[in-house]
Amino acid sequence: MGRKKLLVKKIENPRSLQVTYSKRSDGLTKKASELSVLCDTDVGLLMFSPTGLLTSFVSSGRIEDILLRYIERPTELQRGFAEDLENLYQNLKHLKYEGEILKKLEKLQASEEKLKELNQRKNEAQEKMRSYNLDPEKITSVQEAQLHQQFLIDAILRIKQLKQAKLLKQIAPAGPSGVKSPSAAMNDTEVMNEESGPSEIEESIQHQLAPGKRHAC
Amino acid sequence: MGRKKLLVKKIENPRSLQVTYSKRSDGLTKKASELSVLCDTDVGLLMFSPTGLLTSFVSSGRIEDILLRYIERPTELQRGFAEDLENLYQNLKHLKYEGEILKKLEKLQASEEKLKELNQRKNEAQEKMRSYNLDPEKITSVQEAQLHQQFLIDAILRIKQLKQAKLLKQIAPAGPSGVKSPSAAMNDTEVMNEESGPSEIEESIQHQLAPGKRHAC
DNA sequence: AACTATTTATAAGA
DNA sequence: TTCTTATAAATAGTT
Repeated sequence: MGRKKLLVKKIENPRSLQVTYSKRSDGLTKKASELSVLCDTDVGLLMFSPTGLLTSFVSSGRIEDILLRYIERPTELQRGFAEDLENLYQNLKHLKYEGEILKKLEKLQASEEKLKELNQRKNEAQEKMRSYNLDPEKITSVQEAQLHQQFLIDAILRIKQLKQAKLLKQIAPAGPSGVKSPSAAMNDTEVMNEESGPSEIEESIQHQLAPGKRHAC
Repeated sequence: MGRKKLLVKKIENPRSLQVTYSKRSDGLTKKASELSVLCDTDVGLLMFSPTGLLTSFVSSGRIEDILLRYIERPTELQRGFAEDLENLYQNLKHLKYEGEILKKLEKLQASEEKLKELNQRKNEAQEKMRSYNLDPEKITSVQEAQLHQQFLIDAILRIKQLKQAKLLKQIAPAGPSGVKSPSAAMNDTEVMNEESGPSEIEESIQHQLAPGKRHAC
């Protein structure tokens, strides 16, 4: 938000760094405060300025109540200052552990994303498998068998076509100046021809597969 | 920022409360992150959702670093120890929620297992896909095309077989006492016959696909 | 610090 | 929950 779109990257100019820190830390504190009020939740925010100064914001929730109890007994606090520090260190020890948990957590969250993506891919693959599925066990009706057969016949046509093209390339591997075999070229063109549709071929295969009629052809 | 100017006051509607928390906590985290990057400073942010879930952001990835910096400044600590205590309590509360983090962790570890399993399944599916693969784009040689074609021809044989069987069942749906059509039975047996192997059929298809020879048959 | 042109965040609605 | 969009708010560069 501003005159120009800013890349989120360290600001090198110390002047604008300071100005930006000032503006943004204010903004962040304001937003933290708004969140705590709007949602009636506890929010804590700690920021160190580029010069090392600390700014913190803590919503007025239970935390503050507890703090007030402490503040209302300043003498005791001062006496037990070392003790408080000790507690702080003990908590740090816990927090160190927590830091590790959080790291692992992040990693696992990335895994979860990946899982989601993989799941999607798996579903896509399964979808594709269904259309390609050639396992007769999974065909439950004659109509379905018919569809599969048609699919396979189409596939054979496409492969034939490809084979012809490959053969052509083998015969005339060079570019436009290459010598082209007339018969191979002919074959290629003929196979490419849309007129000889799959249904015709299907019929032919049917006849070939029907032994009684095979000899009649 | 939004369609209407919002009063900074507790949102009573639980629905919008949840939505607002979600959006604003995201926004706040983003801004905290930006500040830490732009100004190369340490920023820590703790938020509790209306349902009590903790979200935290820590610039360095280590809460303890920020707190250690804090502790390493005893003079300031003494002056602003109210702030120290605030943080102490913030962190205590944070620790209270560590149990919840661990639960989430367990859940995510389960996800990881699932991920592993899915990955394996995906690989299996891909392997299967490879053998079923009918995409001519992926065929790089004539030999390969030949193999695919053979595969498809075999598949057609199997489907033919199945179709015949299905048809038989349609004609004679009952068990051993059902009336069997002799011609259908014949067909079935013939197709089942191993003698009429794929290579013969492949030749037939080849001939059928070569239009010049189609009429010669 | 104040000013604005812009970008960004987000409240409501779908 | 996620996307869209109108609007409010934050803020980058400038004065």
